Amino acid sequence: MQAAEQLRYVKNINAVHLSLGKTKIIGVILPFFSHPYFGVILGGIASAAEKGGYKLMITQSNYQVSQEIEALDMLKRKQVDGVIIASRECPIDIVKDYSEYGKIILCEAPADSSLSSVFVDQYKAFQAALAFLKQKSRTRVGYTLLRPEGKSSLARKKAYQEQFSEAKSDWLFNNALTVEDGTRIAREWAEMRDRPDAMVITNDFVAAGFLLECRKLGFSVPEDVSIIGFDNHPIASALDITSVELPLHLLGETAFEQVISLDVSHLEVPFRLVDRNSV
Amino acid sequence: MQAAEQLRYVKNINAVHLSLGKTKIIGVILPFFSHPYFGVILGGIASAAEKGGYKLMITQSNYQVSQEIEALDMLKRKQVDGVIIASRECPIDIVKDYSEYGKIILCEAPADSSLSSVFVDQYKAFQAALAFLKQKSRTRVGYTLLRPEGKSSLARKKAYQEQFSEAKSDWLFNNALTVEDGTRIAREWAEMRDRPDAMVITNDFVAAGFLLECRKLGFSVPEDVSIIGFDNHPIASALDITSVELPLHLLGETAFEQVISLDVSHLEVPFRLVDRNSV
DNA sequence: TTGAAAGCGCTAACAA
DNA sequence: TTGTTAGCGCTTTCAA
Repeated sequence: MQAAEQLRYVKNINAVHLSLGKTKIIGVILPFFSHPYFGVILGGIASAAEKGGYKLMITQSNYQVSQEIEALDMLKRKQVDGVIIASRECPIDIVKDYSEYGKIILCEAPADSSLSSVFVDQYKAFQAALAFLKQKSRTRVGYTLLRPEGKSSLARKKAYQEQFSEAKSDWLFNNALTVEDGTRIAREWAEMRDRPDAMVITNDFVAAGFLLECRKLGFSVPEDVSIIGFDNHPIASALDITSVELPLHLLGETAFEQVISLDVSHLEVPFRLVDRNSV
Repeated sequence: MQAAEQLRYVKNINAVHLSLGKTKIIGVILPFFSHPYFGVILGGIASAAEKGGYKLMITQSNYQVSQEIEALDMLKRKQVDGVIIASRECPIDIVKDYSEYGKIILCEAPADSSLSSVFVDQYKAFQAALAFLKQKSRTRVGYTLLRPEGKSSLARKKAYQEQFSEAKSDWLFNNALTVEDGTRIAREWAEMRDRPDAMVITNDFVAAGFLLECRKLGFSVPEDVSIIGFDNHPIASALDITSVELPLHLLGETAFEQVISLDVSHLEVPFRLVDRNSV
């Protein structure tokens, strides 16, 4: 031990990994790093990982299937013990094929019973927003989505169509992720002859962009248009935007617990509508 | 090759790493994942890393020296080929001790000539903001910092003190990072008998919180108080906040180029004041 | 308790 | 060109 000390010996972790056959590293796949939505999830994963003595290998997928696959390949190569997919583009079947190499956690409603998942019920959350609007006598409601064919978008669409069967298709705005998307959509909204009197918006950043642009264009919120965002990011509070709070940090922590656990589970995490003054 | 195909052979990357003595993995140390400032830097690093076929191992330090050291230890253990420190709490001397084990890049003004760095000149950037305010006849200027003793804070303080030698110490607000910090500081500001007529604010999120809270309290921007933020995040555009743009994505890409390069360099990245309507 | 050695699965140098 | 084998630096089993 003394000799080790004097020679400033340190273990070569690669030899350890090779010998042990595992690494105590978890891979995390996120579409974007710079968006707080994913940043908060990642923070949740990271804080749980730290406690467990795990390290994180991250890949920014940009929703490119090739990137997602490359990340999943780390499982095959034994570079990571498991992977958490915060959001994906990759078909579920090919994800599932990787599960023989290690644990995979999906941050979405259960897509396959054999793959653990942690999620908020997008259908119910969207429904809650819609119901709230209805209660406030807003019936001409439009909404925004990020990827129109994404899983959570589909759930939101379903909730919407059940509530408004006769809905106009041009009251749906896609590719809504950032503040800029919000301002773009506000301009589109303002141009419409027949426009919604309420908008349920992907997340609080888009909602912020939307609200601010509406004001610049001379409209009032909620008089001319009601707004409900998602996530309950501090910016929503600052702008008095009613928002559906999603416990993203908890979701990240939970995903980590699942990835190091032996058994498969499907865990739902709660949402909560926080009412402010945009409806 | 056919046999390999049929047996679905895949390399064990740990054996490769052990044999090669390197991993094509870069460690990244960030204080927080959920803040867009660091998210954008990380995005820049990630996009460059992907092109180079490198993977990223990240650690969220929360500015805890112990976490930073743990991340640096990955260098010793040969888990990573190099590390990028986006921001640190750890003393430079101990960082330097690790440089014998691999390349270390600092995203800050050169702290040690032997350690590569990429940075925006915080002194000049702050000076530019101050000069702009002066030009607009704002002389009672306050400012916010994140960590009062951090490197960039020190540079900002210096620029401030050179401009306003007789400055009141209570026109400096610390721990400013998030939207909430901005609203908190706005309340403190509003309570002061003798308050600044302009604020140079850590970043656009804090600036957004500050501006919005000022309005809630019945003040007008820029009539009652001018505001300059940093980063030029889209939220600044949406709120018409004048901001000093920092090319964070580029900074991240550059840091990656440096970490895989053989030689040491100190690269400055430009800033740019984008004038809007908060001054 | 301490010591020796097999095995983890590759790369690279060396022979054939 | 193809085939062997000596590392790389650990963990773990088995002997002593």
